[in-house]
Amino acid sequence: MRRSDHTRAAILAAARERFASDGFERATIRAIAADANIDPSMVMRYYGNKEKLFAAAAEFDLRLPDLSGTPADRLGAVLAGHFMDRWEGDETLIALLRAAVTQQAATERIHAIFAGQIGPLVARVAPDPAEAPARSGLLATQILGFALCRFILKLPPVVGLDREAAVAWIGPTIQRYLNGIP
Amino acid sequence: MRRSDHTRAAILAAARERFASDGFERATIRAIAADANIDPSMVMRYYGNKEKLFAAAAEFDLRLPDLSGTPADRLGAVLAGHFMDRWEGDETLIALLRAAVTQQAATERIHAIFAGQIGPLVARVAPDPAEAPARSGLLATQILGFALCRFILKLPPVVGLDREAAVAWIGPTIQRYLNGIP
DNA sequence: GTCTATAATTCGATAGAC
DNA sequence: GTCTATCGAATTATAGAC
Repeated sequence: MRRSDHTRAAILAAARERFASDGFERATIRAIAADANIDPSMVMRYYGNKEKLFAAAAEFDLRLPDLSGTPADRLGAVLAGHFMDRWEGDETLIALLRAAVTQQAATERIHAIFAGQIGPLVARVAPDPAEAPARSGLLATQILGFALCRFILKLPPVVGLDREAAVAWIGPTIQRYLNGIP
Repeated sequence: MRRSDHTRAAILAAARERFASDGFERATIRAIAADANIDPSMVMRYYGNKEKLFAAAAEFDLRLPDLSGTPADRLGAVLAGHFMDRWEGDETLIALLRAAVTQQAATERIHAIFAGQIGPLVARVAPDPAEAPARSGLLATQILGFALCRFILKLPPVVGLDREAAVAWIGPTIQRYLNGIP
């Protein structure tokens, strides 16, 4: 099954790129197959249909850092820096975000990521557990909004921010959403 | 030309709804025509092609308020409240945002809106004119991020915020991006 | 496992009658 | 101005040879 594994991995890599750059509907199985240097019918054979292929390509782990040793007033900066690095190095989240706008499966995946990964983290550091859901929602607005403007809409002033400046601006916002007051 | 005007307006209204709920590629001319109770060929006759129809449907004015009489420390709250109201009452921006993810014409329209409407406003209230572009970009990340999570992704905790709570949380962020320090 | 051929849809766009 | 009919292209998905 070694040959098969290699083919499957090539398909997934090509799918992630196409879904990230073109969105769900404009990314065609034909183009993905061409990128992976295989026949389009192989994609169907391995993944059944386009939706299942997307689901496999959009598997995503935020790899959130362990914040137990981070001082409470440094959480925002650490998280902002983490997301910055995470996005630059993996286009899966961009693919997910682009697709989520029209594809319900992608929307549900994003819901699951925030409920399963962001939510628990915020619950551990929020001052009042009852506020945790609202706080993680606000976190999402700033994190996803930044990714939207920088990587998808490519607004010039947002693209122009270097990592340091971005963390300096976004960090305090995240900090306030995590454990600050309105 | 009265009949013609009525038909054109009906097409535009239906187009806005479909583009907002389905995105650019999934919104079909056939469906838009059916919603407007006219023949699909009429859409082509009046607007030439799908892209021009979208351009006409995505005409958008943020209607930003005159902030000359607003105290400097109230700008964030006033702007946050304004955007909140503006989105609830007009789905054009949602259509624009949904389409911008895959359609270059929509992306350019958003660029133009921020350069032509948000930019000048920020330039008037920012402490240092040289920082104005970065500040308006940051503003965009929070404003669009909020709209994305609330109206498109529909993240439950963000949907659950009432107007008052949303302004209380988002207002200070906008305030800091407008005239605060990192 | 891999590829050819093609079925079955769907959509944007056009031509032309009335 | 409005509608019928249809073209041409693109796409997902399947059947089956090798």
